[in-house]
Amino acid sequence: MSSSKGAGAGSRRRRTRCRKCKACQRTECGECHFCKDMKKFGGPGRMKQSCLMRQCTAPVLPHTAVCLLCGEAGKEDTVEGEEEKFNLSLMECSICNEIVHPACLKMGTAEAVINNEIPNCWECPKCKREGKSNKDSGGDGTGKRRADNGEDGVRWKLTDEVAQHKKKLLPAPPPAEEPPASAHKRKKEKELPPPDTGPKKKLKGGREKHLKKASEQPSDGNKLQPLPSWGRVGSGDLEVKGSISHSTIHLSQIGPSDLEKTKAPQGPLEPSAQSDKSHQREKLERFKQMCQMLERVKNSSSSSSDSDSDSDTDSRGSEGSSGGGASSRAASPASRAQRLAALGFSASEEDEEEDEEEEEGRNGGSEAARNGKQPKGPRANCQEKENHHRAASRGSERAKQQPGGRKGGRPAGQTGLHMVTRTQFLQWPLVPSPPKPLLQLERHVVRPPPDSPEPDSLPLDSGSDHVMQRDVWLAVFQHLSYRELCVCMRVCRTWSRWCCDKRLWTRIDLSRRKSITPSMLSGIIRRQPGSLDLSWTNISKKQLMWLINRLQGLRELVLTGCSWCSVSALSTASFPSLRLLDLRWIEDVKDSHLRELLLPPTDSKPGQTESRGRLQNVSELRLSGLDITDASLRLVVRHTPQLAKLDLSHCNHVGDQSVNLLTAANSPLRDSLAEINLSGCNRLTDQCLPLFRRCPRLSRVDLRSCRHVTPEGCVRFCEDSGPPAPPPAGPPFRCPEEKLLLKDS
DNA sequence: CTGAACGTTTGT
DNA sequence: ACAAACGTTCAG
Repeated sequence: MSSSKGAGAGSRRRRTRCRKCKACQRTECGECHFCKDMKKFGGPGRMKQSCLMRQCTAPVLPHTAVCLLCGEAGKEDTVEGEEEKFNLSLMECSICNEIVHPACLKMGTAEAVINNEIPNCWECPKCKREGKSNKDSGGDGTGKRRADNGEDGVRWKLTDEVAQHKKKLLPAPPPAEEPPASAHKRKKEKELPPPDTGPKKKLKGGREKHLKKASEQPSDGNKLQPLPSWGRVGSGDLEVKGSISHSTIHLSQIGPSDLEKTKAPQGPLEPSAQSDKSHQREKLERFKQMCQMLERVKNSSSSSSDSDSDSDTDSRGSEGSSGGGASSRAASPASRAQRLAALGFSASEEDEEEDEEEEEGRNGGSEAARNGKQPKGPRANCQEKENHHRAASRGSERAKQQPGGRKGGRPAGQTGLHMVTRTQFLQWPLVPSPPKPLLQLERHVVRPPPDSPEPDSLPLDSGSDHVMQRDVWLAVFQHLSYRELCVCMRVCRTWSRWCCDKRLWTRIDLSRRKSITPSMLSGIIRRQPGSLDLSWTNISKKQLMWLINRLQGLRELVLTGCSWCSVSALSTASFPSLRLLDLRWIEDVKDSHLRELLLPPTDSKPGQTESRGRLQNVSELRLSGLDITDASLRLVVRHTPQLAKLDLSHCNHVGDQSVNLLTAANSPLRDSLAEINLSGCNRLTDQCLPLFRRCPRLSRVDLRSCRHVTPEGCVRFCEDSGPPAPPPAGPPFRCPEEKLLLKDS
């Protein structure tokens, strides 16, 4: 309907649910704020918001959207190839908000920048050619719309010198003043009489106040405010780079000038941007809370394989960085993109902030008793403090504003690991924190560190660099324990970064931690371990989801003793790199659960690798102590074709038939299995023994504690296997072909 | 800054 | 026409 209304004039078109993502498909939780507001849940129905758990992760253009140029809807369905599809799909520009078919643009699309995070969203070639940024576009009357989110604003801002041009080029208006009723305002506002008229409505008055406030900001205030911490610290190349359009694909090279812009975050910001920022912040926070990272990540990781996005290179790491994006509630492309970008930024910012505080923290725990509450105990304190920190570190300004110059004391940026050590090390009083772990969690998007955290050298107070460069230091760090590394991280910001080098943290073990804190999680992400042990922790599903979506390079994941409730998070992601998955002794696992995990995602699009199952490359699977039956084993057979080591010990339902399944002619595992642990499987009998011969590579079978497998049977089996006489009685039996049969007598 | 409110758009 | 819910504004 409103096709005409929006696009061209810069009014943003609302987006709507995709209806396909996990979030869209689930039911309302009935427990979140918004659900409780709903009439159906007995609320007043005033908020009119969708359930937090149902925030669409890939909001789409409404069906009514049409091309501004030809007036027709998206026609990608009518053609085949990728490119044709793209050319005939509707693309909404996050800058000017115009919706067009790329094919309808006469100018070609080489300059466009596709936003990967949001379907059908790009920065159109027109805007790019004209040098417009998001900021420009919203820049008129309302100021709201263009809404740079803080950090991002920096980036946009720098491009802003360019005149805002909408339909006409304005002669570079003073940034502070928003041109009254020019180009894009919200529809509502357009309908209102000219702004000079007093408050039409409370509404209007409010808005003006807002603007006024913004424009009144003293210039130095401006400088202070929205600069992300990386802007302040100056060593922030990494973050700066990481911040560049992490969610976009550039269709053509970025000009050098663009790069410069992105590298000069220190410039003062326009006042309007500030109000925008706070506004945006607000939405951002809300947005973050609502994120369901999971699905989004999943989607994006499967759909964006074709090109590199800038961001990935910057934000780096394993391909997992795609997880850095975020899901979100449906939002207009502009704001959504900004939010997303802001997420990345906020992560860097936080990290940096953390580093900063960390550095300052060296000087002591003066702040220690800041709120005088009693610690509950070492561990709890530690964790709570972390939470607290997390909550508080969100805005660097805020942190800095804290009376008493306390910022130094807070161990901000610490990761859980880090924190624990530091806490113990300094023996600071511990501060209980407000309980808001999970929501916070989602606010913290942490980008993985680069392979070699910058900078290359260690700046000294004298201004020169330390003679030992990063590589040398890293060689030293390699010899330190994790704990010692954590201590080193406190030395200075540079060390803090270097010590996060993922080569130093190939394994992270948090097993048996009572609880996993947000800081621990972000610490894990910063370090990008190849192996992660979370066994016997109380990690929650959300946390696990959050994690695994940011650890796409993870090779080993140990979840022994966690609850299925949490582990079920695995069923919402895929793990291209995972080689070892340990699910031993997980409570309440049923066949249906494993099915969820093993079966390829039903919603996967054709052609996706995911459609072959999530554990496609897993070579070692540990399922000890689970109540699974042959039904699950069938799925294992089918969906873990690379499996070489399988641990089914103490699985009560595993019997001879199970072995038959695994070793049957049509089982891919027949050829891949090298080790199988069946100890404690009391349904097994001697009958299963011959079946193992079917597996040419099988070199080790553990049958200890199998009540009905007899030593005699094993001996007989070994004898039958071929000439060399079997060992006498007693385990293990070494059969010909180097097969090792473990059996207690 | 945050949560609440609500006009308006969107899909059915 | 109605229900859902997006995006913005406002009050505290």
